[in-house]
Amino acid sequence: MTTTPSTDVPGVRELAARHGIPVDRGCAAAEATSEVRSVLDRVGDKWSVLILGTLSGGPQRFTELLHGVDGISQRMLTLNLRQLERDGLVSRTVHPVVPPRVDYALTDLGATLLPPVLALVEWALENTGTIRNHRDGFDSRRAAAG
Amino acid sequence: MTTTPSTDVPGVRELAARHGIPVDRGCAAAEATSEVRSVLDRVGDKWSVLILGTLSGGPQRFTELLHGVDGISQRMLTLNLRQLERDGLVSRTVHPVVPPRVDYALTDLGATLLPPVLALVEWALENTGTIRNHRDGFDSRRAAAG
DNA sequence: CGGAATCCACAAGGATACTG
DNA sequence: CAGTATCCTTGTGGATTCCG
Repeated sequence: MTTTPSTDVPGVRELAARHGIPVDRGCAAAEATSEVRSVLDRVGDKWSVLILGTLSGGPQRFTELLHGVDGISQRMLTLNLRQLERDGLVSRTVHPVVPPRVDYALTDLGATLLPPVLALVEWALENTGTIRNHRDGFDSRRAAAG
Repeated sequence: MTTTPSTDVPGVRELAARHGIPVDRGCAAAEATSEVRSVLDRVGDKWSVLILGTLSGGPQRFTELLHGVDGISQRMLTLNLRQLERDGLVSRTVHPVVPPRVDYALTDLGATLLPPVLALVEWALENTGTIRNHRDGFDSRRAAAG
């Protein structure tokens, strides 16, 4: 195939055009500069997705999240929750009791983020085998060459 | 379920169940261990999405990508392309000419990844304003408190 | 031209200890 | 309980140089 990908890829330019984004040289500049980056960062973040996924089952307290999200440190949980709260994806409600009780929950905005993320997760699940095969092939080819 | 988010979030558990993933404590363990992580990592990666997006317009040579993806270093481009190639998302064809010519293109698999990613990008574009508002509010509240 | 190798700066993140 | 503060190790990525 010399010129175009065999599967017609929908969307990149159309999407950009619909949102008034100048598509110069593969729309790289547009994505890099905008806040789109920060959203993608959060998705790529090891913990954010896990936290969001956990909260999709209902509100949780700090300690519940700490034990629910496997392997996260207290520090990282705090930092991530602050980020998510700052973006309005997660709400934080402090109950003025002693000992302190803080509940975290998905906001409406946070809930709308989940489906696109899950679509991505589903893609990953569906193509795990294919990807694994590619990697194995790539690695053994490398081993043979190296 | 006694306490649910106001918007009903579709999917997390159903998705897991469909793929035979044990959902213990918010499906955190499942996601953390599988190769789903590596896919999300690539999406969160600053450059991968940009490269994929650029290649959606058709094959490109190394140098074209280097200049097309704004701000990327030679090293990072090489590293990212290797990753993408290893996963079978991008193809690499070397033309035995001098000076060397190497073309990179989206594979069929790579093309199928784009729509989910674009869905996410679209979400980001649609909610940029809302997020910005949340951040501003959060920051000014912090400033007032601090 | 398309890389690979080396060096280095800085940021991310874990562990631990302390506090309201 | 729900954090904050500090330390310290590791990873990440840019700049530079060299090579087929």
